Amino acid sequence: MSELRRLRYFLAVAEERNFTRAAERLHIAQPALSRQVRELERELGVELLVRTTHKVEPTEAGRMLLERGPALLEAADSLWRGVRAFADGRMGSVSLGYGMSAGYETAPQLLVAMGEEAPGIEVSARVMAFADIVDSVAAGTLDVGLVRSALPEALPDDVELTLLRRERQGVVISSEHPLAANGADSIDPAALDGLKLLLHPRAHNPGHYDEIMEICARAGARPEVLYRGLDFDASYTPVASGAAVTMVGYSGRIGLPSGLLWLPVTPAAFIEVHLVTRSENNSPAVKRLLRVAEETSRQHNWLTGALEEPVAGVRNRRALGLDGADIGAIDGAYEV
Amino acid sequence: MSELRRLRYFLAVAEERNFTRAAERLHIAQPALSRQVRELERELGVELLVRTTHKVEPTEAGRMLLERGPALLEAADSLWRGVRAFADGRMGSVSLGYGMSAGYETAPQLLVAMGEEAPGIEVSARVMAFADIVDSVAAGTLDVGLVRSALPEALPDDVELTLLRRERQGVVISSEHPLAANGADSIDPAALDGLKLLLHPRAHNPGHYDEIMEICARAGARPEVLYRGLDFDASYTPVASGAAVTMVGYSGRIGLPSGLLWLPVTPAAFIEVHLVTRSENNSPAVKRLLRVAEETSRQHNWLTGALEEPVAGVRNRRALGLDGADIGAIDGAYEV
DNA sequence: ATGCCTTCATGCCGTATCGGCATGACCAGG
DNA sequence: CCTGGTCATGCCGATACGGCATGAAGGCAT
Repeated sequence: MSELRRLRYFLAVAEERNFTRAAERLHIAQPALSRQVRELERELGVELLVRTTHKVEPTEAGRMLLERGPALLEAADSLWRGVRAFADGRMGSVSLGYGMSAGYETAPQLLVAMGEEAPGIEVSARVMAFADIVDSVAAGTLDVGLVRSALPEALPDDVELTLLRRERQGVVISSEHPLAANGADSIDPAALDGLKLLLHPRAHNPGHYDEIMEICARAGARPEVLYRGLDFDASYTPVASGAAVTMVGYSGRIGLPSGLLWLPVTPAAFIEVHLVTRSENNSPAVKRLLRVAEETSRQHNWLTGALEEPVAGVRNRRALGLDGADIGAIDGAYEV
Repeated sequence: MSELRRLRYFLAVAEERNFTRAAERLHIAQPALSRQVRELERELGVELLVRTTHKVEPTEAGRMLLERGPALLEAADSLWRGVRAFADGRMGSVSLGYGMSAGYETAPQLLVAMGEEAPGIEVSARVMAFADIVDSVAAGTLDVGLVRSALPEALPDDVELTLLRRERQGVVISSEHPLAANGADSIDPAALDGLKLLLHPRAHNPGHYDEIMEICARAGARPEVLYRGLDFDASYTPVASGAAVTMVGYSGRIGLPSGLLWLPVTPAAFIEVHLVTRSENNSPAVKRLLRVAEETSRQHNWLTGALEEPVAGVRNRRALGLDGADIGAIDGAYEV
């Protein structure tokens, strides 16, 4: 039962109704073809062709094979093509996990890009806690994670980081707050000294916590940390009441409750967003996603300056020339 | 792309997630299997399995192949099975041609038997003239013919006859006719002397014409032949009017216009009905039909005595013991 | 009717493929 | 650290496959 080649051979003969021409079409010698077809008949125990010296006619069984055979070959071909599509990342599935902070802009834009660039890849996205993301990626139950302030030295050996975005940080503050009420379009971290700062518990993502505190510390500010849960919207109430402020990245400006502003910190401070993947055994689809992510990052200037394309509802905007050395020179306040 | 065997091998490994066990299942040695799978990957240019010394995991492409592969194997198997079905006559198609005389009983019963015994064979039946049947069979445009009084010596060399039925002949006559009116349940051919006898033109089927005439001649009768066309029903009008009689086989009793009787001739006279086929290049389906026909003939006692199971509407019936030597001893008249 | 030409089949041979056996490399678990 | 299980590699013989040369058969033209 050595199969498809012989079927192909038979079909060529049955279509041409001539061994010699079929042999030419198949680029083999006529005697070889003659024997292969005979062998196929022997294997099946079925007479497929009635041969006379000047004519080749398929039997009824042969006609049946001639009708249905090509579909089988096509099915086989389609299977090989499909396998290749999976192998080179045109098809596949990727699981992506990210925190709420990435849920408003970074992840959606990545998903849109995947839908455009790699429509054959199914990305199943879920919002997860930082620690879960890293653990799941390490354990192999998650393909790709999207995390803020990941510290390579704090991660398992077998995961890898890819820098996706350097995100300008800003303060989320009530528009009635003294620091915002006078029409300010940025905030000096120094002004946060003594204020209540709403942050996730340090244990949730120590690196991120430390980075935020470092931004304040650099400016000499020592805010009073107020811990909030993981529920994004509900946790803004202390901010809305003016009792506290919080610090999130540029993408955090989206989806703010009304009455809240996102004001960039000046001097500019950035926090990095990384993709987390296993260092090996990544499927072609995952590799494809990494390439698409890189492209997305480039297109949105995620590594240079995130303030170039403000969303609707801008309160204040300064158009600036921007070069690589000048990251952070861009100010502007946004309101939803 | 040397095909399905390697796919089978891969599937075994991917299912077992273990080369050694898969090799056992396939009845080959593990190294051979290992190399075949590796070869498949090389051919496709695709990594299908991630091997560690103690674990075998399919890649995404491998999982895809694992999902869709079995369907391809099944499609291939189904194709081989189908071919075999055609080859051994379980499936196929046969064209059958017969004259009107066979259209009332012989052909229908054969078709019913085919439907029961070989439901996979499509029999396309058409009513044709005797000469057309023989010519078409010889030319290969008709697979099987059903003819009366075929003379082997008058047929082309490459057709073959199979005796299907020996049919008791009878006279179709008006019930008002003097020969029938007195309640006679058979007719001596001698009584036909001088009567008008309705027959197809001799050219239509010379053998049959001659046989009918011979039956009369043996009894010393010389009827006056009246030619009728091929339209069965319409041509009975001279008989219905009492102006003529005709002679047909036992199966001709069916479908007679009312007022007409079929009375067997006594002493009994038989005319043979044959299947005509090409002597070679017959498809398995045709051969199958020949076998089914033989069985049908046996079941209906077509070769020994046709009067054992009279239809409804019997006017007169004698129950008789019948043995092979006594063919023709059975009398009986039937009316529709 | 004869000879030629076309076509399919057969014989023979070199090469590639395949499978088996022996063995090596690697890793998990006791 | 050793043992057992697992997959990979080397080598060899058998089989399959394809090519070339040649044979057999039937149609067609002269």
